[in-house]
Amino acid sequence: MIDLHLLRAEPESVMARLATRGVAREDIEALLALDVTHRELLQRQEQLRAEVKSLSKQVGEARKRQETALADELMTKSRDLGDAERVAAQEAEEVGQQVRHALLMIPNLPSSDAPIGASEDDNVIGEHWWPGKDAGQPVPEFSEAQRKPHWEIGEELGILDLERGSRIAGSMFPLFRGAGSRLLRALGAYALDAHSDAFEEVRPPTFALTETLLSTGHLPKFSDEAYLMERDDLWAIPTAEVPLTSMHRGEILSEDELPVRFTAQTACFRREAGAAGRDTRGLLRVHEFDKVELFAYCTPEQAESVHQDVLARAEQLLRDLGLYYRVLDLCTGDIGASSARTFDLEVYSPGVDRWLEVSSVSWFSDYQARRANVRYRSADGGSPRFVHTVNGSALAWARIWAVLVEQGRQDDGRVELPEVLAPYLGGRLTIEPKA
RNA sequence: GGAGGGAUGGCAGAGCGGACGAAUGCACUGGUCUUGAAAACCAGCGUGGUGAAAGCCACCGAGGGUUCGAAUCCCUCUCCCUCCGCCA
Repeated sequence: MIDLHLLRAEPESVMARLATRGVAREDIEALLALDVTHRELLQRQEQLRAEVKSLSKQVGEARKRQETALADELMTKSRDLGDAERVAAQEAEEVGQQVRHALLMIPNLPSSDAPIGASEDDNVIGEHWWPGKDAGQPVPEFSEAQRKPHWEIGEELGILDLERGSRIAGSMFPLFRGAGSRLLRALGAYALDAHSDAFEEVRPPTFALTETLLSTGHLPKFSDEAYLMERDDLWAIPTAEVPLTSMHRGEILSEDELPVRFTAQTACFRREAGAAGRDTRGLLRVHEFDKVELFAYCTPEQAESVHQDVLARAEQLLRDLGLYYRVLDLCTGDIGASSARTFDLEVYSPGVDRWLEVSSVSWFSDYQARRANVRYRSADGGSPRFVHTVNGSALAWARIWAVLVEQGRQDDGRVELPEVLAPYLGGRLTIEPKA
């Protein structure tokens, strides 16, 4: 969440920054009014409380001096004040809840570097990369064979069985088979290994508590997007970002151990409630997919370089896989609610003739850390400060799988896979057509 | 799932109705001493809220209750440990 103290001190500038991502001025003003009321109620309650405590102490002293009458009188007085305090406390608590709830609904302040814009149409399209670019070769041209969509190739080769996936779990739950399944496993193992130099590998739980999703900002605002198991009050994680951000929830880290970096592959679950009927073909949009995530807690000073590092690592994977991709600098109107700055990586799918988002690399400033209460003590002492969090996909495998299969398709129908995967595929880089 | 034991500051660990935001030790920071270091000694050393400030308030796993007053008594829950049962 945003810093309430900052909002009180500089309401105009905060409102102006939030306006760039479409937050209504009235919402903030309502919050500020609630906050004033809350503090007034709090002061009244605390004053009553202080009087009760002071009287109680006097009761004990009077008892010790055997002054029973005085003790009884003080007790009566204290009891009445105690009743009044309970009422005041309840009022303060109620308004406090409202303040907290309103605060949880407010998105992060966008970075001043993020391009200003209203929607995804205003995102800034940055660098494009393709195999051979560094050697001066032109943008790739794709053959007729490569223009076949992956769902057709998948069926043709028997490596993607969407029909049986639907039978098991309903539509948009893909089922990979044989070499297709193995390819998915290879991709995950490859990426985890690629980052083991700096990121500790983690295998977190797939389900998480409400508190855990509140910490990243996926709740309370976006509850429609996540699967909930009501009986046990557990949510299926939409990304490994969720469990990883809570790894050190409530802790105070020391500056010299930062940045703390984790990488994890998990299944990611998305209800896609608002997207019903859109992009439903093949693997374009699915309810469950595997993804390797890179995550870091860092100091505010480290944040920019850590953010750039995660972006560079995600890009390096795409380059090593030989994929044609572009970088998007998301505008204020399109970045996620918790993010201050986000770069998306999109891969070109020749079979579908579209750019597919396969990574989103975000810097959250202290927004998530404040919600998750993750702080650090700086080396030169002083009060704890909130850490910054950064994370990025590296990568979302379902769509990568789709593009690899399309791009690797030869005229005879074979699919050739990138060399870097050889160690993870037992050296078998070709998927042959069914006999 | 059953039976017992536990949860206190960075860590260890006392306290079990009033002077306890909390002893003590360790760790850490500053100082004295020393050529320097160690040792010793002295001092400091939790977090948050609110307030212009002094201060006040909250926090001893979480939530509720009893009481004039709760770390301390009662209830519920969570987590950890030991034993039993079941199980991939």
